[in-house]
Amino acid sequence: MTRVVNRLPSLPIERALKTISGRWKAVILYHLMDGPKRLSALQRLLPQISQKVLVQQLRELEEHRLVDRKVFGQVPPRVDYSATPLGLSLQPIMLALCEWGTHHARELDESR
Amino acid sequence: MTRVVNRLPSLPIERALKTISGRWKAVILYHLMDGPKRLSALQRLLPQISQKVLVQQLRELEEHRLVDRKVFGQVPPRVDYSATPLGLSLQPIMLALCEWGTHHARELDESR
DNA sequence: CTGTATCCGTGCCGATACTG
DNA sequence: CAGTATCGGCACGGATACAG
Repeated sequence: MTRVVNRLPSLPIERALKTISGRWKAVILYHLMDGPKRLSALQRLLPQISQKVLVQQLRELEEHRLVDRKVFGQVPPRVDYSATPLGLSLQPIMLALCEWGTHHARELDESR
Repeated sequence: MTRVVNRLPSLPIERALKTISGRWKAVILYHLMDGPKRLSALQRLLPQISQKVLVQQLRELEEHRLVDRKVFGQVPPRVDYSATPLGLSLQPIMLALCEWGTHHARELDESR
């Protein structure tokens, strides 16, 4: 496994968009907004994602400091994922995006 | 050339993100925010994009009603691209994203 | 000037199987 | 329970050439 730096764009808006676009990132973040969750919990909340992809998206979110990963040294293993302050700071934006999304859907339906 | 419906996700936030994420869409929209532009003008503003991709991104923006395409029946041809009301309604969100992007960059740099 | 057509690399998922 | 390994499809973006 090779470590890749995966540098984000320098243009602010591109940077912002790149950090939160990813097939499941928004939804994952949404679920982490109301408290830490274990991997298994996220799997139950998002049955459509394969485990590999879920972990993958979490890793990227972690790399960009939107999500924190806390490992408890136990057997059986336990790992908690939670939104960082930086991740939480996205809440208003995500809300706005959500509203705009519904607005957009309504507008498009009207023109048919 | 086959017509593809390219249906957007139904979950509002995914829909919103999908409509505006695309390698150059945000920047293109940004430039169209302050008035209509011809294709050649956009090419000058965005020298990094190949013409094919530029047109491609514009077509998708048009399909999603963020951009309007106005053809003047002339020789030589003239086409103006402009932001629709729906496109303009993204302005506050794009601004927020932009601010968040800079904020994010600062935060990451601090932890080094 | 405003586009298509073609060809192609690579990155993002996704399914499935296996592991500590 | 919380992961990795492997393989593969396919959409996305990019370079380049051609066309009305």
